[in-house]
Amino acid sequence: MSVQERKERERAVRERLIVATARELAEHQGWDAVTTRRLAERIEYSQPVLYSHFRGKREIIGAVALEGATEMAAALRAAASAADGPRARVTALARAYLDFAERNPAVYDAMFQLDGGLAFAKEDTPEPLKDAFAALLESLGEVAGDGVHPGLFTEVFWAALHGLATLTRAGRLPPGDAERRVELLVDRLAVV
Amino acid sequence: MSVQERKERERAVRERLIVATARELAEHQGWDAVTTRRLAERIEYSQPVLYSHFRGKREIIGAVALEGATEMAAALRAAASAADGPRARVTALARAYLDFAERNPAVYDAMFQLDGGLAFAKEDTPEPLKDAFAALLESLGEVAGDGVHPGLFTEVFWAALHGLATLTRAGRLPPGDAERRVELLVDRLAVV
DNA sequence: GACTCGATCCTAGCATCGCTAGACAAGCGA
DNA sequence: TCGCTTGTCTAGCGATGCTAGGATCGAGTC
Repeated sequence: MSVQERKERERAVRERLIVATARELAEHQGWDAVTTRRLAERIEYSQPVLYSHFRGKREIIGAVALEGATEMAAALRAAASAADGPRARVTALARAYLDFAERNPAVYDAMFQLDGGLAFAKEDTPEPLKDAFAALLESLGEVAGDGVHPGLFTEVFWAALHGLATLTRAGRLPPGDAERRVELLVDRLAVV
Repeated sequence: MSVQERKERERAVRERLIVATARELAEHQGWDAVTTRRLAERIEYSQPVLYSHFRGKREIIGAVALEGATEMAAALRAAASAADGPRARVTALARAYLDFAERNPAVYDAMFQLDGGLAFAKEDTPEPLKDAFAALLESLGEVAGDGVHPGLFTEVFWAALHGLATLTRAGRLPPGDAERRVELLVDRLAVV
């Protein structure tokens, strides 16, 4: 029994190594540089080993996305809990969201831009994704306003943040006015 | 002279055929199905012909994006001009934007999700893209509110629309409540 | 302690991708 | 009619995601 346990442990370690290496490679050189060959070379195994852990490249992206979702949820909660009052909490939340997207572009892409083969807005949505949304909901629900469903409000606010994050990073929005855009967004959307 | 003119005319026709074929292929089978080989086969020329019109696949995507931007600008202006009053105009504009994204997913991807090698938010931004933004600005500038820069307001509103469009289509948002989300967005952001 | 056998991993290869070099033919001007 | 430019095609390069099949290694058994 002990032998099998050791093997499973080693497999788990290697799987984490794959995900971490994929993430690092994507963060430094972009997802285009994350090829199965390069990834295999980095972890010092041959290509087919990757396929004994994941169905394919998509699932590797998905694994990075889940890891990122967990981190994002933590970052959002940390930012929210450090602020006093609903209004300040929402501002801090928005800044933390955009900050996360800017600091971890590859992870953000894995979560929302690339196809990681993950289900969303369904019952079989992976837990980390649900939890990241929940982290948003916790703070945003307070400022949804009377008669507005908190979930719906969170969706709209999230969409706005997502739009700002992606358009800014793609060079579609001038980078200078980021802070003013956040203030405007919170000013108008949040009911305090 | 006349010979050369005829050749140029034929070249222009063929270039439009390439763009139209790429768009059609992308709209029916997704951008992944738009390979240079398949595209060449559809237009009944060999692969290298594509490269005598465009530098590469990126530029073909960019051409589809520009075509889409022109159409989107027209659609937005049409919707806005058919509505009475600033508030109704903004609602119509938002609906038209999301409608365009939903009806032309491949074109929308070419414009905002894929790399078409286009410059944004700079002086050398292609005219169609500037014009599409201008079409948004025309209606949204009216409801920016006192002391808020119309351009900044338009950017934020646009980002929100873009977020709704992409997240909805990627299955990240439940498709049912689209209309309620638009109403909430217009209600809060627009100052009437 | 030798052996069997299953798990594990690697070499090699497939089809396809974007892109390009070089051969070839067609049609222009002289 | 001839020469030459212009245009097009065939063939191929390196790289991609993914997989089949053989080699190797080590655990468990006599």
